[in-house]
Amino acid sequence: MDNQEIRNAGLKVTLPRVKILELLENSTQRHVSAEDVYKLLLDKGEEIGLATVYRVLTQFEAAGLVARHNFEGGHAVFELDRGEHHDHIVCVVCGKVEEFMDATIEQRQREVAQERGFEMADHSLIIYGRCNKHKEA
Amino acid sequence: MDNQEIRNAGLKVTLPRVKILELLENSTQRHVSAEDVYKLLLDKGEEIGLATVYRVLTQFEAAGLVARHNFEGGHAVFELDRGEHHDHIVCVVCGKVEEFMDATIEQRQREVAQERGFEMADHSLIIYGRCNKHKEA
DNA sequence: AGATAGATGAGAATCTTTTTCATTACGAGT
DNA sequence: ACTCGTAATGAAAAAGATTCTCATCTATCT
Repeated sequence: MDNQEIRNAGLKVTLPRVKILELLENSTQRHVSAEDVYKLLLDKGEEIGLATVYRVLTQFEAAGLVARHNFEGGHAVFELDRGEHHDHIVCVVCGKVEEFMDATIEQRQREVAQERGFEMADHSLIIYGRCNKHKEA
Repeated sequence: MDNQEIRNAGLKVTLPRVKILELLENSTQRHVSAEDVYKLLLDKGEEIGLATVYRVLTQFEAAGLVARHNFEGGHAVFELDRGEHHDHIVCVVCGKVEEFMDATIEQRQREVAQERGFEMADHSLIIYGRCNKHKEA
């Protein structure tokens, strides 16, 4: 359960941490900003300081529990890391985000890194486009 | 020449714009933040306000003269768009940035977007890793 | 239960970027 | 080249996101 995941991360099992993790697991939105988390918790009657939300999300990221993404727009969004790696495709009109995984791309990335003497640690791929509802005529 | 590029963007040819474009063309660093541009200009004795730097870079981006990247770390970096599209590979230890272009990846991205009903407009791919000088034993 | 190291909350501080507004400069037309 | 209207600039304030400070509180270990 959650508590164990927090403990495994070397963190004390505190109410803010449990609530934030729960929220990430149950939220309908996969990608939430720190501000989102803060407000969603407020809506549920949980008074957790914004500074704590930032701290906890950063700790969860360090522990590999959540991933932080720098989409366009200046602020970071977080999502629960459910083990399955994936990339994102974002509609530039409505902001809808879909996830995908493509083995060919994954493989080529590894090769490209190697060809340049790099040892790949991670990557970030975001495709921007217009979704079926917002394609141009 | 530069002036024509600025004019083509529908912008007046002003001293700040010319100086910023020149700097982007001649800088040894390919990826510079707005703050970098501001300071580099100061070093050259050009007193151009930071607000103007932001405004001009945003205008250049809209005109397709420069590309804006959201690497990790909260602030955006800009680079002159020389027509040739490319992606980036960044060393997580020293911050070194190399550019690359891989036709296979480009092609697959287009296909992935299509398979999901998207019309690809742009994309951002950043590989993070350790360069040859910082690989683990 | 008590001690202690770690966690929290509130607000201040910091950093990046945008906005406001008064002043200045480009460039079209003469 | 000169004038004028519009767009551009600079400085400072504002806004937005994130981090830090520090006094207080609380898991966890004994």
